[in-house]
Amino acid sequence: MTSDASTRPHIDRYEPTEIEPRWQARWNEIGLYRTDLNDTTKPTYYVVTMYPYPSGDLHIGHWSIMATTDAVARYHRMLGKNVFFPMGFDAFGLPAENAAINSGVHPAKWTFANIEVMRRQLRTMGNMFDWDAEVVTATPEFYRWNQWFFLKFLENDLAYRKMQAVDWCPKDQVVLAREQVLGVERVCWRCGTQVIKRDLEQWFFRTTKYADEYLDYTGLDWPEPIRLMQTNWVGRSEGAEIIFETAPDAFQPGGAELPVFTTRPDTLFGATFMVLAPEHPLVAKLTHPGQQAALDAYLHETRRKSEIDRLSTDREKTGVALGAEAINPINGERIPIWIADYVLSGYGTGAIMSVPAHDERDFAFATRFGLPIRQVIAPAGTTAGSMESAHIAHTADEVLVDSGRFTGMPAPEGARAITKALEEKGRGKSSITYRYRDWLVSRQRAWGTPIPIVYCQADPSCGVVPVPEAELPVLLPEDFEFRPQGGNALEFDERFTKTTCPRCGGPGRRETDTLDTFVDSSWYWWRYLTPHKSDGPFDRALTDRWCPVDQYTGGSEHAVLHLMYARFFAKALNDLGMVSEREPFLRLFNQGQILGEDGERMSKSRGNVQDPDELVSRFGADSVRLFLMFMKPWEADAPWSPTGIQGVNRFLNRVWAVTLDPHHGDPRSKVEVTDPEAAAQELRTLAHRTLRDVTEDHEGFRYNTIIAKLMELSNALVRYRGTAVARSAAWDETIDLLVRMLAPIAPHIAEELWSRRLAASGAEWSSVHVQSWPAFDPSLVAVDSIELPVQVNGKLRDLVPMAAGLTQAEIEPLVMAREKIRAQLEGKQVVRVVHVPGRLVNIVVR
RNA sequence: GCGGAAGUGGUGGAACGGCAGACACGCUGGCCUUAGGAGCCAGUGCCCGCAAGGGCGUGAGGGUUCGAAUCCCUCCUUCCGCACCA
Repeated sequence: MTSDASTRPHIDRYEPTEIEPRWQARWNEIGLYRTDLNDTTKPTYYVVTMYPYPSGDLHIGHWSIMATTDAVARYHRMLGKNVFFPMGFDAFGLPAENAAINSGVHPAKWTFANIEVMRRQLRTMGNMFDWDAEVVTATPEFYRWNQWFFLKFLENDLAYRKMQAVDWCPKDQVVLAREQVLGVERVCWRCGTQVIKRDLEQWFFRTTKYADEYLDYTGLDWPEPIRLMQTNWVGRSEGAEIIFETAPDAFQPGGAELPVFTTRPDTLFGATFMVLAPEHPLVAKLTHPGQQAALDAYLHETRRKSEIDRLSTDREKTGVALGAEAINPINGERIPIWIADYVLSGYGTGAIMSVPAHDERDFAFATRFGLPIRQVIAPAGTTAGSMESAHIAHTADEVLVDSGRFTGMPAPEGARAITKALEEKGRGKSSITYRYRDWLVSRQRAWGTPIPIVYCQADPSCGVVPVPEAELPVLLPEDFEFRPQGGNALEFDERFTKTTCPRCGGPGRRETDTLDTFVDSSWYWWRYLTPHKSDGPFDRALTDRWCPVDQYTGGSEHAVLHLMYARFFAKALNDLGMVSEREPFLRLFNQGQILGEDGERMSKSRGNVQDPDELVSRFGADSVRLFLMFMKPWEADAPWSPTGIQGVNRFLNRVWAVTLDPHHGDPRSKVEVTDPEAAAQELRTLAHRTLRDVTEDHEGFRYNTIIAKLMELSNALVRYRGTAVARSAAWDETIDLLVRMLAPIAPHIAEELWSRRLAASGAEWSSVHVQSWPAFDPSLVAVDSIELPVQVNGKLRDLVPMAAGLTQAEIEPLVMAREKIRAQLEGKQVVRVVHVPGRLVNIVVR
């Protein structure tokens, strides 16, 4: 029945480099991916993946994130939703400025040239980006709204300026937000240089206002690790603030309040000394003249120490007694006041009550300096004894001992009772402290959003003056004069700095710091909806319809950076009545990293970088997309395999062949089909089961198994190729399903095959990407006959073919009749038979 | 130190508490080819065996269960985040 070579149609080879640009051009031409944001006939689905920095080099990691997110978007489009999937560029930032300092090229020129290159690279992926919505943050039309938000925040006490010891990167010559300083080594998140502390007056956004709200993920589908990192970063601690008072002595009158924060007010009777941070404001006042020299030496030493030395936990504790005493408000006891650098000025009140019996750090300090240790907590049923080990864990059955009228109370109750007693005396209250800090947004760099502030030089009563809204944007100069030694070019550019005070009209100087580029990424998803709107940052009707973002994807390195800032903006803008939601992203997914072949992070210096452009020219974008999805679970990290991509390339070649040339199977690879109808039915069943599984896997982002299952289906097609099965309706249906299932993940080949099939059937062309996602036939997915695994004592011994859905009574005779089973049961006694319907039978023998 | 994730063939990885190793890569042998970074066939966890078959196997050790890669406990290793936060 096979046709001979002369009737065989000419089938060209799968040539992705021909197909892919052709379809990309066509899609672009017909506006296939232009989303009508006002279409209300379909449910909206908003997909965003973190936009890239325009380094001018799209790397394989971008492909992994963006191509897979594209599959998400396309899948939802096929489900009948109105999907919006935009792309933009995080265009402000240091690399452009550093390039400018080195080469003299204007950062805008460098940046926009890179964007041009990256747009081209991005287009080769074949993603359904709606380029009409593109956002470029370094354009005045975008950054003026950064300035506008800054002014709104200022008006509403969400932005403020203060002097503070801040983290300074000496290489980039810029301050960093707390969360932009990484690890124990305390290095700059961008360049890896160790930061130092500097006292500077800087602008902050009041992110801590929402500290508690960040802990609430109600309604959000976010990965647990991210939620934990954010929760730890906020670092909420419940406890009490307790006000100690200085005792009068010959050198000071006493009566000064010394509030401390503690999570264990129940240990108040165990406080045997107090410790202030060296920077504590009362240190100078309380120092006994006899201690002045020792104190000065210690303060000097502390300042000299690097942050790292100071924060090192295994360093021996150091400190100096002030020579003054404090009064414990619960029992009037006088205890000595020390300073030590293990107490941090920035946390709590910068002072602690020291309870060495129940805190390891206090214990270490007390031991070092011979200070008393007094146990006030003990497991129920024991009495206070000599304390040898530090810190008893908070357990349910521990009780207060040696604690006056509170003795005998369970610890939690004691904590409440002591707090209440203090509150009645006005000496304390329950209190919550956070480790979280406000976001420092000032940056001493020229290539960023100018902070819209003028410092009046005429009238001190004007002082720090916001630029009026009507005068926005404060534009960056058209040309910078960068100095080779670096530094902020805005600072010495008089055309920029020289201005007039908006309040009094006198001479003024502009703020030369710019905003952290993370401000840009804190609201760009709203801007995508109206990227060129000039009378507001976004359109409320559209943000209401489309936001929050349904699906957001990106790397987990932004757990406490971008993602926290974005949540802050949603909450702040909601409070200001600008948006309806309080959370930006409903569902978040963090993909893992593609590592180099050596298993290390890809980097130019290691020489283990994979160039996607080169891979595309060899294998085509679809193969690159597919391999990135196939090689690992999306969320996992895995090394690149230079040979692995050939597997998916072969797969696409086979799909090409079975689709376009079904009747010319290789005689060696095809199977002997004795019952074509049964075989066709089997193929159809496999197709529908594949569809069911692939649909489920889409919902769970399991792209690696989607591709494995499509490979299995195509392998089955290869086996039946050239047989009678290839002439069946089932074959045709299977090919149709296969092409549709391929569409979200390999959009070009799917489109090409789809269009050729339409042409062959004489149908009018319509893109595969506007087809619906098929529904599987439940009756086909149901199983009617099975090979039931049979275990004896938990070990697999046989597979017994039988009809599905039999009862245990029906199954047992079938199983017992099997020779292999009989052999296993020989001379043994059957204790019980476990039957898991449809799964297996386990015969337990003795 | 605290918190998290993860340990499965030569490799990447599959497996609602129920047939471990799907699907690939690589490798071995063979076919085809002027050629191949092409295609096809067969094999490929380890051990014994010609085979049939059997034994052992998911970082280590315990436990729960008829049954554990999967659940629980104790370790070990790797990676990530935080780190004197009172």
